[in-house]
Amino acid sequence: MDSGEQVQQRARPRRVTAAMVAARAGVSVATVSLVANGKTAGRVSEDNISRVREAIAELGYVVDGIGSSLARGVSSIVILVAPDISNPFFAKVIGGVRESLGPTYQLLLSVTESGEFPKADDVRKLMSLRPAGLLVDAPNAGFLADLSVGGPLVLLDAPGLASVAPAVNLDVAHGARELAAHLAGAGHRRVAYLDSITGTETFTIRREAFLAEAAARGMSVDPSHIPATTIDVGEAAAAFAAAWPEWQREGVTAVACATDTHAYGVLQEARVEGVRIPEELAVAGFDDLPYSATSSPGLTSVHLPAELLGLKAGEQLRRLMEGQALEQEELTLESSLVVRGSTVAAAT
Amino acid sequence: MDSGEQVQQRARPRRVTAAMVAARAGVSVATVSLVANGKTAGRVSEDNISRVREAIAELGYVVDGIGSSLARGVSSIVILVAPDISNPFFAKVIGGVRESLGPTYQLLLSVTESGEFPKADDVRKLMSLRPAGLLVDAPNAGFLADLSVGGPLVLLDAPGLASVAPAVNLDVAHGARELAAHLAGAGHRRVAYLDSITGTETFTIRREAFLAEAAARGMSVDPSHIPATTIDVGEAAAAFAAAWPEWQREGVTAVACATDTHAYGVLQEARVEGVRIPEELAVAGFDDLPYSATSSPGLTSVHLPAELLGLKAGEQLRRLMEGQALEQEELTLESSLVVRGSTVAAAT
DNA sequence: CTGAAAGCGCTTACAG
DNA sequence: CTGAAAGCGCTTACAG
Repeated sequence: MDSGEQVQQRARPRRVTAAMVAARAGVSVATVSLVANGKTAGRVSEDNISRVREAIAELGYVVDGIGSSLARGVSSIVILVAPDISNPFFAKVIGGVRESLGPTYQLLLSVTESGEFPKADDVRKLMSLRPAGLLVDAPNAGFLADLSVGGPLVLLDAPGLASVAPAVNLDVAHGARELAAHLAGAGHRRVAYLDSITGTETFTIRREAFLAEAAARGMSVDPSHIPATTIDVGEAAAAFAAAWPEWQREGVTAVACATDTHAYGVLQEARVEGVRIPEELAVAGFDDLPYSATSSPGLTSVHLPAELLGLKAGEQLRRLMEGQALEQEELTLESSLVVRGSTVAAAT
Repeated sequence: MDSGEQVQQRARPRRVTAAMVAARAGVSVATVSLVANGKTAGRVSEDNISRVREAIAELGYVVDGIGSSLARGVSSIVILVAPDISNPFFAKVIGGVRESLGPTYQLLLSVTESGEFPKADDVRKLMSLRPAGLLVDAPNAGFLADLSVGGPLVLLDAPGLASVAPAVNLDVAHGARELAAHLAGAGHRRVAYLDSITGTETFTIRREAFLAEAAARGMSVDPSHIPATTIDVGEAAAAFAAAWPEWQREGVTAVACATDTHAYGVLQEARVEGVRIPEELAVAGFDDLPYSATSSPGLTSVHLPAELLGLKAGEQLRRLMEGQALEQEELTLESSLVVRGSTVAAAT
């Protein structure tokens, strides 16, 4: 008996087709298609509508996605391409996208090696799924050139690329300037910058905006005091360990990090070496990850609206997929500094 | 000129079909299909193989995923259903899955409200994509009953459900017992447990194994000292704030948390209230998230092999999709305690 | 309002 | 070794 049930459970249930529904309702498959897709307006009689609806319910019919996609020429899949899903920041972006996309579209995540973009070949394979739309997070120009999509496409966090395709961007420069101003206001004169090694444009902007504002406010950043690592706590910790003796010797009293993850590495290593934060060294990052409020001391960080980023990008894409024009080709979302104990002794 | 380029870039490129390749190579589409899928063994002449390959390269032909799926009856999509992608733990699981699945399969992430499973309706829509296989993380029995998949299916982190489908599980009970033993060894006599409110089986096991071992080692856990919240730093912090006065009054000196995220909430609130960790209160969690090594103090945690979990699940599913039998229907991966400063003053 | 039919792009027996 | 043809499940002009 047991094994019987097992077998039954595993047996591939016979797929219910539109033809079966049509037979049961005594109509043509064309009529079934019309009803199943809600395109009945002035084209199907009330009588047939309810007949078909009943048959659909009885049989548990669901329009086959593959057959439908082939006939329409496009699927209901939206592909999200992103270089780094291990970043908690990104999980929030996904949440926003999901919300704005609604139940009509299936979200397919293109996952690759962390930090890498899919190769032209992978992209082709993805495109052969005939996606309804494409979302690309933090792209570089080269990848976009490879892409050459015809259909709806929206870029996320793609500063400078808004001419290539509609984009939703983050005004990271604003936050970077706030951070520099904050450090200058706290009396720092010599500061360091721990950069991200990823060639993404946003990191260039973060760094340049910070350096420019720092200079304007009378802080000096020695070019040799700008190490770079991948977005990894351990690597950031190692880079800081290697750099700290010289920084200390040369009177560096603050370090800005390209991401909070880099900053966690600094905090970790600082604890190991007994460097007092923020008294001996002020530390700050970008992203304002959920853990930045919990670390000790709390991490001063440039807050970026991750979920809103996903939400807006999803909305823009949706308009495109529905054939509407975009009111604005480029949206820019605000960033702002959140001050915590890692830069100010009094704060949390 | 500019707008001309723009238009050209957006223009949907004409899809290259097998028929076009066939015409160019002077063969039939059947032959093109055989070559494109590498099924030429003893069926296509060398001459035609190279002819077709050339045409494919020249035209940039890619087998259409939709057409192919319809003809085969199954797509190359693997769907991963999971209740919580915002958990960094989960990002690692995904990484593991991606790696073991290889480039043949596309990974589609079914994203829902955090903590929720997709409804039967959503699942039906997903299944209409004719996935090659299904991966379900931390499922509850009800969801699986709804599912009733016919095809390849592997469960992740589904203790007690291995009879329903092949599963890869984590031996969280072992880690839970290690944790209880560790606390008892440190001299704690009265402890609390901050539980997760999600009805997932793994949390029941974590709690019960911990409580059983605690009792066996002479530690008492008052049933009223087992609050539960969602997996959220803020909520955990609030729950701890509400509970701490009583715990303190009654001599509770340690709290085990169902996840590291819960523990971060405790650490955060403890700092606010000036509770010294670990002197006044020892804190520990499960998951060993990357940030647990960075928090201050470092968080003692039961390490769970997230990436391996994804890797093994992907491997099992792959076997199933390739029609092979599984050597073992259920795999169980070890967990073990990582001791840090949140429970031992001397440690990091 | 209704249904027969073509067509989406491919794969796979089948006959040669 | 090769190709004509049927079929996968649906959608959409089209003729009625």
